[in-house]
Amino acid sequence: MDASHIEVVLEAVIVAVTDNEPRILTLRSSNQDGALPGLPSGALDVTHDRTLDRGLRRWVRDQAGIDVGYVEQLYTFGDRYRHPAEREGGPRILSIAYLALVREEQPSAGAAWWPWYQFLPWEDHREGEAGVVAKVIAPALREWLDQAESEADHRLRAERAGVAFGLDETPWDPVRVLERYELLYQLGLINEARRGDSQEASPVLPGDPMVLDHRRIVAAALARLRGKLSYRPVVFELLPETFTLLTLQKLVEALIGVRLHKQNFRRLAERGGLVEGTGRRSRSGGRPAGVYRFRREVLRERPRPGFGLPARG
Amino acid sequence: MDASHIEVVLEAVIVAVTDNEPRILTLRSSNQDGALPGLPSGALDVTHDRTLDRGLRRWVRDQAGIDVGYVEQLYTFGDRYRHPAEREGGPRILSIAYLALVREEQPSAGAAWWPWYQFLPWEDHREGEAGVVAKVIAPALREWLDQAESEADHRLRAERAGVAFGLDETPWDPVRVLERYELLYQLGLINEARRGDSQEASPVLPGDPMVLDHRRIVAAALARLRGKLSYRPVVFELLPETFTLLTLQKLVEALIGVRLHKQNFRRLAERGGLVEGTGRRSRSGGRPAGVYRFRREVLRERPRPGFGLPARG
DNA sequence: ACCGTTATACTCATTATGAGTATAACTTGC
DNA sequence: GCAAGTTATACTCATAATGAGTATAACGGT
Repeated sequence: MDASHIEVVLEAVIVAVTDNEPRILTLRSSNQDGALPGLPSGALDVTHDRTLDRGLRRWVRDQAGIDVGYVEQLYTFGDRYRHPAEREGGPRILSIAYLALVREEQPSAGAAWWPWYQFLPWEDHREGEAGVVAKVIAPALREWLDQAESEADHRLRAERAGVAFGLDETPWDPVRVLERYELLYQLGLINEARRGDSQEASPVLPGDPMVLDHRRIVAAALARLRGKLSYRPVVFELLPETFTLLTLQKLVEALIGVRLHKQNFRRLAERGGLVEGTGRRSRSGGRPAGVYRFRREVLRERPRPGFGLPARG
Repeated sequence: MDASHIEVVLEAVIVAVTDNEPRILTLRSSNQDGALPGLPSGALDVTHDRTLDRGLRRWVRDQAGIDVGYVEQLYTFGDRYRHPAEREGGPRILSIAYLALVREEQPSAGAAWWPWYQFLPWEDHREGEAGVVAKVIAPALREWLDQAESEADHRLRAERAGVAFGLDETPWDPVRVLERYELLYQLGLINEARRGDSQEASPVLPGDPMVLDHRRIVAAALARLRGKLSYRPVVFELLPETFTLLTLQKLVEALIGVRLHKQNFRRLAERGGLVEGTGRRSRSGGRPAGVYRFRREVLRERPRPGFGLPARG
């Protein structure tokens, strides 16, 4: 418990999509935060884990019984007082966060799949712009603008707010998840930001809190995944071997939090060479849909294959 | 020197571009690697540095007298035996690497600005495809392909090699710097990969070696910067307040390592709203060029403004 | 047979991209 | 002061990508 000591933790944002709802694996922590959900995390076994991500795979398997496929390092968080114990002389804690994608909900001992957007409700615009943005966030931002101390400061704030939340003419950019979260945090709208007495007060903004700064990590993960969709075929890590185009589209929509034009999406997928038909077709509801699979050859044909975010808002 | 202990280091890839040559700041290390260049690095001051990047800024200023502007966390490296001392029971060393951009070469005590591409010569395709790729790398890759143990393994290797180095019909993707470096490393073409007796042998591939795995970090940084160019206006962090379009173009070319079509580049910059004229013009050589500045408003108009990598190779 | 539902084929205008051609405005060497 | 070299800028043109529709097809259920 020496104040000059550092401790390193690996944290995993493990994503699966079921019923068109992106979910992440959470654990109920039993620490002083009450019973808030938190990310699965584990220590690096210095003597046995050759690489960081091998370590991660190991304890994710041990802890939650999940074999993760795609794994990617996200970010290393090391702000002071991320962990409250630091204030009482505890060690500085560094968290190396990872993003992992699994094909479907897998058995998990003592863990729960939690809808991602319940932590970040303002990120889901599939049913039109999330109401919170207009009702709670925009007014708070306006107030924050008015508190600017100078003309220049006001301009900076207006730019930051506009870009992050797509105010005025600025289009909503699905990727700026982290910027939005950090701005909300700074405005005091995030429950975890309020320490001490005000903590029990009702949250100003919908969205479930998490342990420590795990919601921030979860926001970083969503940002990364949304960004990556547009230039790497990562979606297929979340899908079974074969699928219909509607399944694929709903999945992409679920991740970027925005509805897409059906016919154009199909064109993008087919003519872009991202998928190929299997000849089979599936029945479900209406007319049977063609069954497709990921077409690996696209990697050799185009430099940055993926499903773009809509270009102009 | 306890084997189960972890040590954390911050490392900085500090970039400046002068004379159309991207350079990074290096230090001559005086350790057992002889006098190989290495990245500036420093420890996190747990008691004083509130955040990791503040820590970084602090010791970069102290160590090299440089005030970095744009700073972005890159990646955390933690493979076992990254540091040779680990083999003799030394602590596991984690390096949190950062990318920093500065506007011009700044005074630096005991440090040297080293052309980036001297570490990664195969990445510079401004004078056409770098000769090394055809002469040394491609043959080595073919041999590696032939050593595949099964049909499936051969396909995987062919895909990996083709995608990384743009063989056959696959276009060269400037962004895949890290994939290329790691493949070369695996093939034993990177000098640092060869430990012990063979280390003094002449390097198979041109390119200056660095201390430890710093060349890998440098490759990761180039990959990140090249990728980011296409959707964030980071180039301007490397330019003075005002500049001509040719200066801007040469800078982008220097970073992505590829020549661009002049008229189209101008169109992209102007009509894309990334720059605006200042009214002034500069004389230098031929007809005086318009002097431009970065147009911040673009951030509010378009979601992902930047200078694209060429779409089809 | 008709309805609701999902799938798929086309169209059409607009914009973006890649690759030129043509011309303009300087500097420098003679 | 003119020619040559150098850089800048204006246009053109074909092709491809994108956004937004319309029209039609094939299924299940009532």
